[in-house]
Amino acid sequence: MNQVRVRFAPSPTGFLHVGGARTALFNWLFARHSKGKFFLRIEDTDLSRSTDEAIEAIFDGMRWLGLDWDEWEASETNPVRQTARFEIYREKVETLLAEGKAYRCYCSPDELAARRKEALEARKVPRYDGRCRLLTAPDPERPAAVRFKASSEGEIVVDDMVKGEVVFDSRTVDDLIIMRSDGSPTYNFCVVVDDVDMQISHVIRGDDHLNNTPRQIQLYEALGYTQPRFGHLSMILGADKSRLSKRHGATAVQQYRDEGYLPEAMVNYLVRLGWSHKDQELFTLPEMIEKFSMAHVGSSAAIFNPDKLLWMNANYIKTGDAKRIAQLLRPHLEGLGVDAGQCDPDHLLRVVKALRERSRTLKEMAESAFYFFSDKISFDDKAKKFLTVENLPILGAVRQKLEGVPFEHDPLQEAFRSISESMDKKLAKIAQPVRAAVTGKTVSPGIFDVLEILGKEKALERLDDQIDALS
RNA sequence: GGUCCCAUCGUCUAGUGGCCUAGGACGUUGGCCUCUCACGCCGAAAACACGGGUUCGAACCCCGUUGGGACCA
Repeated sequence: MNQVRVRFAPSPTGFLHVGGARTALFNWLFARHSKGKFFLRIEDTDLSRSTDEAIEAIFDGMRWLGLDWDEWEASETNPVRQTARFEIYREKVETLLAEGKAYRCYCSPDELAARRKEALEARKVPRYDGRCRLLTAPDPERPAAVRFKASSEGEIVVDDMVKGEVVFDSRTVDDLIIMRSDGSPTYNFCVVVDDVDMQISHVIRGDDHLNNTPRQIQLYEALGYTQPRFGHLSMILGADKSRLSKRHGATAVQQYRDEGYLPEAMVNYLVRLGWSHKDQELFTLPEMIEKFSMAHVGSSAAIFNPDKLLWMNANYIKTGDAKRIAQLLRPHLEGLGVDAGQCDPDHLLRVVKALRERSRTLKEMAESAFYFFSDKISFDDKAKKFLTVENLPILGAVRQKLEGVPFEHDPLQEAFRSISESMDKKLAKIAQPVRAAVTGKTVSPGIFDVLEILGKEKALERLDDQIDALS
């Protein structure tokens, strides 16, 4: 039985796109499920766009999501980089040329463009007419591109793992340029050479490549290799059903990290975009690996739904390990100017526990947590409405009562109950002004929790401030 | 324009010829809980694109139409 070997082959664009992330995830799950190998290959032949930073951004995104990759045995670089393999592509081109499976084409890009335009105007299919195929005496001095001699015999059948049998008429496949006149190899060619070299068993990629598949299959044949199995994943679309892009909002996974999303939420959201296991929505990583199967990958495109991702994130914030959430919260607190390095881990943990059910992102949590870490609290308009002379007696009574109360949930609750009774006011009438005074807001965790976490000293100080201001 | 892919609630999906009066989840919405906001719990509205076949029976199989998407660019 042959080992499963798959790869994720992004081109470095400066970030990891959510669509790419899902492709990577499905490849990764497929490999880990079947105890195979998962490789990362950087398609950086387009040198103008491929900077080291852009490549680093992909690693960064992959690591954040927890998608680790294996080292390809035969490579000096890990992950594999196409720019390190230019010589190999050139050799293969030479081989095809020598075997008569490819030929030099002297048509300039301008000529080709002109002919394409003509064909289009004449309402004909714009495809290369193969005129340079017939040249008998190639001139090695003249700059030339190299074209692959496509066969136009019969049909090419792709037995796709997600789309089923897809049949192409060979006559629709024209002679593909495999090396440009400047000596640079082209995308479709490099992909095949790499996948052959890396002994990739299953090519799982976006279905925007489905139409490239027949010509790639012909290349496999010409190169004398058996083809891998293909699986073409549907696209991720924006709300308007067009391909997901920046105008639909955040498309880079790093952006979600910066917005306070948890990687497990992102992964869980992404895995449910196109894959399902009965009615189940929530999966841990080991569960995904165990249950993942290409058989349950859907074939229709999916719209990226930020609301569901948000819900997913809220869920993981609510149920995740509180200590870890606390660690992840730190940078977001720093972002608000809180010196999170100085704060007590226990204190931070209590804050997280108080806020986790009311925060959908870490960023939201940090914002809600601000008054626990800084005395520079601001009072919003709704809160100010509770800080009135009419409520002064309430604040006063609370202030006095709390002096002698231990700052723990139950005693605080008891204290508030007794004030509530003696003043004959509902608890809400008492809690809201106090909440406004100590947090500056009308929304917070339960008031007893807030006071406990804040501690006696700070709480009384804030109450005093308000009492003074109103007196 | 050609080629290819796709089509179940607004969205993600379950469904592989009888378990479907179409299930779950997000969102929306009514209520309960309640010191605020949330969480949680209970309930509601909401879909098989259309038209033909095949079959005793079709969301499911076949054909066509329409609509969307991708690639050629």
